[in-house]
Amino acid sequence: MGRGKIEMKKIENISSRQVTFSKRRAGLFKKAEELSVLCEAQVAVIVFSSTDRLYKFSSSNSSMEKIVDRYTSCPNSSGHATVQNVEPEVNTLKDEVARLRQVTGRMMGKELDGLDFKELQQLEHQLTEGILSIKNKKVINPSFSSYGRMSELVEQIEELGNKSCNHYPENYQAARKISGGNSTVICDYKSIREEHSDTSLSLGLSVATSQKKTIPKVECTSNDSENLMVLD
Amino acid sequence: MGRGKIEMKKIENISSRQVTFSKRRAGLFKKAEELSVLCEAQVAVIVFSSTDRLYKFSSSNSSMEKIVDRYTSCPNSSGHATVQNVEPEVNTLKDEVARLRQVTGRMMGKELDGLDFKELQQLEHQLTEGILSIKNKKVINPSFSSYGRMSELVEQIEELGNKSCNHYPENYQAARKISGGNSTVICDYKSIREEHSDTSLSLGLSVATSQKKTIPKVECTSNDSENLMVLD
DNA sequence: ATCTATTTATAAAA
DNA sequence: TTTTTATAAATAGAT
Repeated sequence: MGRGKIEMKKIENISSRQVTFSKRRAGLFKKAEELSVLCEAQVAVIVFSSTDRLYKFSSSNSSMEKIVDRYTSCPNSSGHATVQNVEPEVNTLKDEVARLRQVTGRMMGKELDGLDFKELQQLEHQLTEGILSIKNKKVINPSFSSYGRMSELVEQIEELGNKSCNHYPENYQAARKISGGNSTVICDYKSIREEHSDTSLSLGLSVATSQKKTIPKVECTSNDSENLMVLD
Repeated sequence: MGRGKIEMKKIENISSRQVTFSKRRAGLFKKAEELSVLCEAQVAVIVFSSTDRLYKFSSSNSSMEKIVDRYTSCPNSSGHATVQNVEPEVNTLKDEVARLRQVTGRMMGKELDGLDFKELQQLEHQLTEGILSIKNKKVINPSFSSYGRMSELVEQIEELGNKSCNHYPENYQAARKISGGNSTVICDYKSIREEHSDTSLSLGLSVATSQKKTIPKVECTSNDSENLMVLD
């Protein structure tokens, strides 16, 4: 996407590589933010440039630390989680997280294979109860009274829609709009940068080999003010 | 970039949100790979979907673990940094436990107070989907074949029982009639998954901490064959 | 999953 | 670096 097509290999010209790096890094972070907003995902991006500078992004609904910790505590992110933490509380919490994830997963109809018929029956009953409470809430809650009969109308339309196997009737979207949409999110990008002099920076080391412990420049992008900072 | 411009806010329609999530996640990972190739950068992307699935990418010139470790050991990536990083992980885990407890609680029809009408609607839809999967499972699972028509019979009896002892709001019954009895909803579920057997299920309403390690769904993308795998 | 009309990202140039 | 502009790519909506 530009004046010409380019080969997918290392850009040899140093200055145009720099320009491309800046532009594409910005593009990548923008895409990451968009994904998180549109789909309510938690997204973290870590980039080490060929000059060992760190650039990081985390979606505004979380923070880099939370996402990385969550990743690290994931049983299948090999290398990390396999090591049992010495801190007993950590293991307990991890177990609890794993258990709760299984429960929510099953309530969403996933990971059902270990269950026998009776257990499935119980689970189904549980969900039915949940639905009852929700239906009840929708009708009873005073804060919805302003919707009046509208909410009931919307609900009925939706349920008719469900019946026709997930193809909503034309008036579905219209009804939803009437029922009140949530506020428009305005997304402003404020990527603040401050550069500091760095005398100890070693340039141009090859990638992927040494796990050098030099102190790289760090650039962080996030909508989260907690995470919006530049470190040197 | 599509048939129309879209607002940068959460996509409300669940199925189109899922489609967008898949497409844009793929796009994001592709961009990440291109950046790493063109500019010799090390890139790692971590994505947690709104359904708690983990998707990760790491550029082929490195590995997720190396990049995350490099990030974590970065003096300025606050929180993780040095050696004493036990405390923040505990906090993160506690947050995650609290979040998951809220989710399960809501699925069981508790703690509904913070939700607006639309959110209740979505939650209800979620549970309905779960029930569908379970119903499907009860019918399809070969290990239940010995029950034959008996299981269906038992189920129908139970559902009759539930109906008679109701304390539903009036329009709930009406809604049920409109939507048709849920036991008759037919939907083609093609989300059949192969899984490991799991005999030690606790349906998870107690806070007991089992030592079992559940295996969450993890999808990992990388050009690096070491890292290219999908776990279920 | 596949097809396109459009929107977006960006390569090259300034 | 930032802006401009011609083009390549990504993707929203429909199928």
